[in-house]
Amino acid sequence: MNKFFYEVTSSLGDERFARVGVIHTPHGEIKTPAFIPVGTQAAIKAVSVEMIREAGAQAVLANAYHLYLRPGYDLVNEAGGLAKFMNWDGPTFTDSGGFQVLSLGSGFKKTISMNQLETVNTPRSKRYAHVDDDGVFFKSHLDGSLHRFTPELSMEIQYNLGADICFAFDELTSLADPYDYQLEALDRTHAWAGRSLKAFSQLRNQNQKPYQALFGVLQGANYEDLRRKTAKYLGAMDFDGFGIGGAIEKSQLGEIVKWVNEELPANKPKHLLGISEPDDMFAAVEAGVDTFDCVSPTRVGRNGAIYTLDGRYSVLKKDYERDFSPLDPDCNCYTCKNYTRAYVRHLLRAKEVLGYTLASIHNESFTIRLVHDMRESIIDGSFHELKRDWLARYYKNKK
RNA sequence: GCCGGAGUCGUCUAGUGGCAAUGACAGGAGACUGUAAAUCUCCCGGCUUCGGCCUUCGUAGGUUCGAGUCCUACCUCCGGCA
Repeated sequence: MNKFFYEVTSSLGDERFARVGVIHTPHGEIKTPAFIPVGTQAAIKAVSVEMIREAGAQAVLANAYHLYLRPGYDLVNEAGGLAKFMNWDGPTFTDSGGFQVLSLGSGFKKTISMNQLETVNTPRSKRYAHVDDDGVFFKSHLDGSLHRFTPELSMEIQYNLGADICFAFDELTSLADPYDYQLEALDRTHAWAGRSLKAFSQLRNQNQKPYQALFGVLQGANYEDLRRKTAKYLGAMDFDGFGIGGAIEKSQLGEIVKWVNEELPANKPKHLLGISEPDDMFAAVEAGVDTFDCVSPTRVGRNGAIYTLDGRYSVLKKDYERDFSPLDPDCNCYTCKNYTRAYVRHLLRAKEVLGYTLASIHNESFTIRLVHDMRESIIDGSFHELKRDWLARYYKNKK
């Protein structure tokens, strides 16, 4: 089976929402809903592919922007593609670089909540990225060199990286951008979606490689009209699936996902870009999201934050100095089976790389398992109970 | 014993007579959602009604309006000579 396809196998009733399915790719299938760990530079930071596989990962996601700058997409292609290059035996995703070009190369930070107003409000004119209708000029975060991305180049990069699922080149906006700009950017993202699809189709036709899927990316910030508009517009195009991205206020996440999933074709997979907090994922799965990716499990893990069923805590706190129990008593991941809080705390404080590895393994396992449990609960009809009970316990000591 | 050098917040360290006194590390608290992130922010002598107040730079005196900074003695440490 070389062709990409998705099938819904179970749902709570309406197949657009709270559903279970399978994404079939040339390199294997992904049982959804599923969490996809991020390995930006063709590596899950501090975690080997064996470890991330054991943590339950079905696929991994890398980034076109980073791999374009280093080591170069021609090199990855020569190595046999992203999966072979990084020794990952399974499906892979690549993000288009649109997000990075505007949020990283530009020195402008993305946000999904208003907690980071300071960075959100960085004036557009001060960013190291310039958007025009044809593409984006940006400076490399590595050496400051000037580069230009267009939808066509992003497609060429991603096609050569060889991921099973690629994303159209889109323009990320910020919650701080006014409505007029959101609209202007959305129209540009639509034009770029068309160019991405055309360029990617040509690449597929010109080559004999296994089928690579292309997902359209939805922007529109928190505006219902823009979100529905982009869902209708992109939904009518020949994309294999959709990525829901852009600036989203946390409190509106579920609502926004529901809007777009009411408009998008039900028989195609929906990926929510960059989200992994448990409450967000519950809201998103309920609203019909099939896959997630996020850097949070590894990033916060490296900084000592550990997810458990009773909430997230910092293992760096003195309370855990002599705590010889596992990071999470309810977990059976490699870390929790073999190591203690006192040990991981010691490693992280001593900046031993193994500490980053062990914390990341646990957080990835936790996140993957949570979404997997949501999947099971949809199958047996207990999703709403799981959501209620799980969140009640998780936030019992907080908020 | 003589000569020279040095003693500053847990540690190392900055400090022209005029700010509780620099920086780093350690320590404490917080942040982190398509990874410029093994990062970033804040606190780090005591008290505080947050305007300040008090106690501090080996010890004890002295000079001075004012001393971590100058002088004297002592203590300790490090060099060198005996």
